[in-house]
Amino acid sequence: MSELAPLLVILGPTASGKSALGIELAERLGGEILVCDSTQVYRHFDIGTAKVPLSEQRGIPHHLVDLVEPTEVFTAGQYRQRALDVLDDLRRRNKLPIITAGTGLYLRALLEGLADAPTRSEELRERMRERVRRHGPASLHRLLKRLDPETAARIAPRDTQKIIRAVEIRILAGKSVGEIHRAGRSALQGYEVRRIGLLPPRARLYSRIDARVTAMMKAGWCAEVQGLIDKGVPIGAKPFQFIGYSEIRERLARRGDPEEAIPAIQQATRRFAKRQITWFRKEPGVDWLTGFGDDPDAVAAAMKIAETSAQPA
RNA sequence: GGACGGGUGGGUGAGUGGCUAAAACCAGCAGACUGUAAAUCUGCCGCUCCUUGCGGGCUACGGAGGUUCGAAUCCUCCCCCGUCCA
Repeated sequence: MSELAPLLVILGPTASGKSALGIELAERLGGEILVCDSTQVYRHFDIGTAKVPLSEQRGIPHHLVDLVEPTEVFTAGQYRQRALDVLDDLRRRNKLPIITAGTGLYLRALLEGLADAPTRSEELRERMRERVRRHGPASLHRLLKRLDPETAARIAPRDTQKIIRAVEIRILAGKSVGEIHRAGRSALQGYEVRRIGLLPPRARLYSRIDARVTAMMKAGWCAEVQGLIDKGVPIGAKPFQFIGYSEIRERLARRGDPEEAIPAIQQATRRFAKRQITWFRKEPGVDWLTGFGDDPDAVAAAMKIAETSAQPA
């Protein structure tokens, strides 16, 4: 019963080289990749979400990519379930799971579990959105204060998205968010998790981000977006909210030059990277590396970390 | 050479005598976040000191001087930028 299977997590901000490191380690250790990225689960959104093209996967299977169509809603809970399935499969085949994680919430959902809360209800949400449109976010916040004062105190009055979720839980479950959370969640069992964090110097990360955005444009990002529009993917589809996709789509729609969006996309990506770093800093038990994932030093250091977990004494 | 317009904190830019370390926005930094999370939201953002307070000191609105109890705001001269006339 005490045989814990090794599980490797590579986490870090966008453009820090998680994919490269993951593939490298997978090759050396007989692993397969579990992508933990909320955007890569969407099919047809490839370039801007930085999916690793098949030609660069070096034969390493990449799981949890292209799971749903652009019009579908995908949640952390679904991610968790799909990931658990993959983990079972790898365990059966005796492969080392390597999670490359850019989406902190999804990683936490998988590793720590989620509370037993109801899934989102579009009807309910639409009603709440209507209320916000009519009476402003403060009104909804007051409602939450009546229903669940404890949670209302923790959410900013203008944070409509989180307020909606809290009210939704309270109404659907009939219990406060606090109660549900206190009931606990089921963390991933049976694995010895080893976390490797990539944290390159900020300035270098930022210039890498800038360069990557430019490279994505050269790689045909705009054409991809145009293709999605032509295919009839609705403007309201969630992946059209993603960094870059919204900027490009918007310019394409008004027949502007999408290249003009580059600085804005770079900016948004840098800020995103910052938020990722903020999130991951809190992640417990991370062995931080200060270089990029494709840096030989980082690879060597990561191998050492991975090795200790691969052979538990 | 002349006539206007303009020079404000990292950027854009408001401010035309006190309520202004100077709106707002952007950038930056820090943070929150258990089912939209590449989302959503919060704080800080001249320097400095401490008894960390709607606290003290210093510096700041092109430069130098001046008026005034008090100036980014008024006056003088100078420098620079833009447009137009020569």
